[in-house]
Amino acid sequence: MNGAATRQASRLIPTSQEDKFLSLFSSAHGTTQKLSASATIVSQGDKVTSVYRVVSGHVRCCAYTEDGHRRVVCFRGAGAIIGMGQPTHGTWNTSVEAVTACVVQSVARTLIDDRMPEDPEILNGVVRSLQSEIDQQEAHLLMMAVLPASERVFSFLEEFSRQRGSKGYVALPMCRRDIGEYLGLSMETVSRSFSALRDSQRIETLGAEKFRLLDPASQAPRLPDCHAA
Amino acid sequence: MNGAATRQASRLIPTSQEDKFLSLFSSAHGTTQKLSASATIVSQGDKVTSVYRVVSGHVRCCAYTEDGHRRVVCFRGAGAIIGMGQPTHGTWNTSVEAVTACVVQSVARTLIDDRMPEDPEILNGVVRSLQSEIDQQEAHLLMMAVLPASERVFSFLEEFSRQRGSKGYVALPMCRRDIGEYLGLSMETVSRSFSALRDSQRIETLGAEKFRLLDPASQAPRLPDCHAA
DNA sequence: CGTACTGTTGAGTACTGTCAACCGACGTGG
DNA sequence: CCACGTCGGTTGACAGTACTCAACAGTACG
Repeated sequence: MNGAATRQASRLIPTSQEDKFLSLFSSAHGTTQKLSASATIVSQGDKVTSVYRVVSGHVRCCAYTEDGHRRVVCFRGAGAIIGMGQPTHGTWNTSVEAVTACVVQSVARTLIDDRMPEDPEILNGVVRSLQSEIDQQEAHLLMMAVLPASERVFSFLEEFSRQRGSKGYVALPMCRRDIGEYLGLSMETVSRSFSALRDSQRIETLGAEKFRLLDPASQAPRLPDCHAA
Repeated sequence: MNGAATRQASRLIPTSQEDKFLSLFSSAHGTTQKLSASATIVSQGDKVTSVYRVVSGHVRCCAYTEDGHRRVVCFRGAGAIIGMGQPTHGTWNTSVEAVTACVVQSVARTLIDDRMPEDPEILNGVVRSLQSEIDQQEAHLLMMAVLPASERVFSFLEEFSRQRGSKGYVALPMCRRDIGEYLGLSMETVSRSFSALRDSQRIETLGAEKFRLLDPASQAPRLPDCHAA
């Protein structure tokens, strides 16, 4: 059986070297914009006209419910492609917002759609981008359904650390509320989970924004009885 | 703003008339198999060699964790394409199992990958299938994060009803445990939610397996305070 | 220096999971 | 034909988790 841990390892489909798909964004067809923190890149309900690529900074994809509540569907950092999953002639089902100051490139969706059939390399980039999105969403879904609060937070920190590739302290660009809305937890529970993880020596913190994972040896997740073997 | 309800309505990307993509499955290149209930079609960890299409019956895609627990990632009925989201040269990250007796067609993944660049219609089918999967997963994710138990169950029944298109009683092919694993709830809570929905006149039941939605006028979801406007 | 915002922590409540008993349908075997 | 065991579903009692409300600390900013 191939467990969730194994999936984690194989999850990242290589973003690949500078291929034609990515170079579309920096070509003459693409535009580059600088955004300040909390700027809105696209609003939920907007017509799908562009596909975006994050060059630097972090963005969040948010879904707003009718009653005005927000849910963070995903955070995306440098290198991420955003918008291929949206239907070509439809509307955005999420808003995309800058968490930190960002540099974001975009190209017309129609350009990609036009080039895709005639250029296998671009096609490949599109399909990889879609598959990667499915895989990440699925992992997110499983986590939400199975893990208790502290484990969700820990799992989030692991993932974030891993993306950053740093062994030292990592700075979280997003606030507790954002994390809560991503993990399906209240801000307070996220904060309590940080404290609990710190107290149980699973992470070290430096202020509220910086953290470091501790001793992988002791990092077997502490599951409640229901999830124990 | 485009609320979740609106998304629901526009979610289903038309599965399209008999196009070349779908006809691949029934062509000489495809194979058809009949499966009895609870048969396994693919196992998590298997190499990705085929893509499947459900002709009749219902299947579930399950993820097994290292500790042996199962989570249902999705249920899929007639017409569903399964496996395009899996990486071409990777392994299945879920098992696919027959919930009821099923007829399932399959074609080699490599065939689709080969034909995709040269045939825009097939390409279109693939991309639509991927986008549809992303959209459904996202809706699932939002539901799991926001809704309390009874609302999740109700939302599941609505979705299932809608797929069946029937106004009368609908038979659920899957058991309470399956539903629980899909919604991130225990079997008991699912059962209690059915009872609560019946008591509050939101559904009618006929035995344990058949249900009918009642009076759409009164079907504004009853959210707890935290989610009220 | 006051205000606003983020984060932390405490107290009480509500929800959901676990454990357990029970019911009814079904199939098997005596 | 009936006794029995199994399985899925339901319901109750209880416990644990996470949410809400609320107070408070630290920081940034005007």
